[in-house]
Order: sequence, then C-alpha cells, then structure tokens
Amino acid sequence: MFSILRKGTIIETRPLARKLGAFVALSEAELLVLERLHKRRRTFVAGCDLVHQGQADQAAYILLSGWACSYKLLHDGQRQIVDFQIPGDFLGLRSVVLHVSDHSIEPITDIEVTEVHGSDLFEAFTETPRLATAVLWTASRDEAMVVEHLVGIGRRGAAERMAHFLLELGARLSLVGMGDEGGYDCPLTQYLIADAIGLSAVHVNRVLRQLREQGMVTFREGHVTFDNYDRLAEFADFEVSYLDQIGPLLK
Amino acid sequence: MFSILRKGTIIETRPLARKLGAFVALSEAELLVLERLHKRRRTFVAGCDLVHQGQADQAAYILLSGWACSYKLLHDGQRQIVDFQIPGDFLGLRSVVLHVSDHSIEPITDIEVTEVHGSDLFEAFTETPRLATAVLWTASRDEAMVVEHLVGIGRRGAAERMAHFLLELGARLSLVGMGDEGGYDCPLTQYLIADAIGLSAVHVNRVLRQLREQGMVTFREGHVTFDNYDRLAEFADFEVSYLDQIGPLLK
DNA sequence: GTTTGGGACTGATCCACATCAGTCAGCGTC
DNA sequence: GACGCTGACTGATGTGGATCAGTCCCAAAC
Repeated sequence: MFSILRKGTIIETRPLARKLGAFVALSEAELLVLERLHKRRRTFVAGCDLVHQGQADQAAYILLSGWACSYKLLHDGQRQIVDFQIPGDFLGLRSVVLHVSDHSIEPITDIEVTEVHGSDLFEAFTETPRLATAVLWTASRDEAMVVEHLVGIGRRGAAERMAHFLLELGARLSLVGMGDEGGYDCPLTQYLIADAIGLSAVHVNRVLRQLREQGMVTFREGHVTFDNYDRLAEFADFEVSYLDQIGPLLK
Repeated sequence: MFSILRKGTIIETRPLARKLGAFVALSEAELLVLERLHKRRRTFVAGCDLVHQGQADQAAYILLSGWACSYKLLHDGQRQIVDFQIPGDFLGLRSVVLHVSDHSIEPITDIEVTEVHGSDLFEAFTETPRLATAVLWTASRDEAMVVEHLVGIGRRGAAERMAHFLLELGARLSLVGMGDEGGYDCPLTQYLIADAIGLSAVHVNRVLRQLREQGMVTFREGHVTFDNYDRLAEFADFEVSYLDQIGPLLK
C-alpha cells in the first residue's frame, strides 16, 4: 500500500496523495486518514453520468484511471464543459461541500474511482486539520484552472484558445506521468473540445488544421504531438506557474 | 464586538462571520478565533491595485466596505475581470493558498479591509478544523460563481449574459442586505462590465439599451432597477441555487 | 456484405459582435 | 470661460466564428 521514497519519507502510491503531498508534507498518520477515505472502489462506463446537475448530497470521487469531464447544460440544450479530469483529480468535490451539484460529470473513457463520503471527509478534517488545508489547496488549484479557462474564452481568439488548452492539458498530464513536452495520448473528440473551449466542432477542426499547418501541434488519432513546443507556448501566451507547484510549500 | 440574536445564538457582526455562519454553525470559541484573524484594518483608494499578478506570498483580505474586482491581464493588454467582490467576500484567498497570485485585485471604490496572514489562517484551521471546512465552503462558492461566469461567456449571447450578470450581482448583494428584487446601487462603469462579461464597451451600451427598451432592467446613474424581475430571470435562464445557501447545513 | 453510425473534415453563407470614429453631457481645474 | 477628462451613447463598416449542408472513412452490427 505504501512505497518508501528517498530519505525514508513515506509516500502513498495513490495519485491523490501524490498530488496533496506536493503541497503539504503529510505525516504517516495523515496518510493513514487519507487512506481510510478510499473506501469503496467503483468503475463507471464511458458516457454514463456519475453526477447530475441539481442532485443533492452526492458523494465525491477520486479518479484513479481514465478521463472524465464536468459540464453544465443550458436550458436550450447547449453545454459547456467546465473542465476535464485526469487521474488524481477530485470529481464532484464542490458538490459535496455545497451539498448540491451545480454540474454534471460524465466519464469520457471507462473510469475507476474511489468513493468519498462528505461526512468522512469532514471528519477527516477534524482529525487532521492539515489535510483540510491540503484539500483547500486542491480546490484552489482547480479554481485557478477554471479562471484561466474563463480568460481564454473571454479574451483569446480561437487558435490561441486551442493552443492554450492543449498546452494546459499537456502540463497537467505531465505532472501525473502521462505526457511530456513531446506530446500525450488524448481520448477527446473534436466535439468534446468544442464544448470545452466554446467553439463549434466545425471550427475546432479548422483551427486544428491551421495549427498543424503552422507546424506547432498535431492532434491526430488520439494523440497530441507538440511539433514546436516553444513556439506554441509563445503563441498561446502560456504560463504554467498556476499548475506546477513543486515541493511541499507548507512545512 | 458581538451581537446577540434570537435564542441566545451569538452571531458576529462582521460580514464574513455572517456568511460563514450560513454554512457551519460556528461556536463561540470558533468565532473568537475568526475574530482574531481580523488583525489589521486597512483602507485602499479606488483604482490602486492591492495585489499584482505574479506577486508571491501576499496576504489575503476580507472586504468590509466598498467594491473591488479581481482580473487577469493578457500580454496584449486586454484584461478579463474574473469577479467583482462585495462586502463579506475574501480578496486573494487563492493567492494565499497557492502562495502566488495568479491575478490582480483592484478596488473599484475606496474600500475598507482587514488583512489576514496566511500563517494565521492555517493556524486557525489547526485550532478549529470546522473553520477550515467553512473556508473551503466559501472557496467552493466562489468557484461555482466563476464556473457560472464561464458558462455565460462560453455559451450565452450578449443580452442573456448581461441579464444573468446583473441578476447574479443582485442576488449576491441581497444576501448582504445591499439590494432586493427591485434593484441595487452599483458603482460599475460600462467599461468594467465589458471587461467582466467579455464584450466591448460599445456593445455593453447597446445591450443595456435593448434590455431597457424591452422593459426588463434599467441601469442608469449608478443604479440597477429590475423593471420586470421574473421576465429577466426567465430570459437569462437564471438559477440562484448556487448562491443562496440558507441556514447552517453542517451541524 | 450491406447497413448504420460516429468522427474527421470541407465549402458556402450568415450574423453577432468588434472596431472605428465619432458626439454629447457633466465635472473638476487653472 | 476655456480646457481636458471620463463615461454614456451612436452609426457605419468589418470579421471571426456559427451554421448549414454536405463528403469520406472506418468500425461495429446484423
């Protein structure tokens, strides 16, 4: 269950613990509390929603494998994808804290999760307040991503937005060892990307072609290849600082 | 310092305590810890930034009076206002948790705040974990607003977006007693609104005229008047549930 | 072995909103 | 009383991206 890393530090192998550990150096006792949260392992199949908009007192989940997305539906049937989730991310944390879900969550691939009940989470905070700080950190990081997303949709053109989107996803995947500056595997369809960055699927296609023809990125057959990472990052005005928190910042 | 409300419940008079109290019923001891956070009272003049994008280890503030906004600048000089803050809101909470500010904060009017140091906040969490839960709740509520904002910019037309924006602001102000279904005072210029909802100032003007001519809202001389609240809410597809958490939900 | 369906991709057309280039009223200032 | 500034407001023109209406390819279904 645990693996020993350098200098005797005990680091839990689960992706969430790894992520939280980047912010607070969690003690063995705290890791045990965290471990106890991983109660029930469940799997969901692609396309079948875990959480529905408006649902009350839903459990949260920690994503172990696969991709998911959180989205909101408008009354006219349009949808806006708020964010994609990759392994190590919380699903529906906000739903638990606010006691009602303001969004839906759909698995994009088949996924594995562990279920976390709200009550267990709040109890864990009482036992180990530093865990609360760590979870607040995750929530803040998620918020920072949503804010960046907002800026993109509000102020960037379609191509810059796409470039930024692909870069951010790459940076997040790199943090969990699922990608690097060369590229990454990506199960998203052009329709999903369209719903995420506020374009039509048709235009997503055109923009992807444009970026490809300019030799910056290629997205083809489920794989993103950075043909010229630096030029792309320059083009997109991409700033990683809000993502790559490295090393425990709170002793 | 404290005021006694019905049934002997002690409710702190400060707006933050009132907001947090809506989520967790805070004990007297917890309120005292919260009170100790209000260390230094400061004032800032309109237009002079409190926090700059990129600044490290900034303090957070709790807004006591006046209006502020948090925004991000793009390299090409455009800006996107992420949110407006009204009394009772945190300023720069995310900056403290993430140890670096990903956005700037500007007072729109002269403002009064109290400064909160990150270390004090984290200490307070250790002393009273329920306070941590409460702060996580505030952060989640802010995130929900940003998400709603994202959906608006991504998927709603200019008029719906404007209508939704004015309604949300109204709902938030109502919660702190600064507005009702009839309207509210609002110190925002059309330029500020434009930067917030991702339009040009010119178009903001046109959309406001349109909404006025349709008898839904009037925004004139620093005052928003809801001429027909229900029709406006219907038009904007406005859903308050993510804002109006009423009564302590966590015992 | 034909059908069905989903995803990538394209050209033509349309329109919502941006941009440009102003006017006008109010207000502080020297 | 002229000057400058800021915010509200407007008409003309331009454009980025949506929408419509398809094609092509491939894999699964029957």
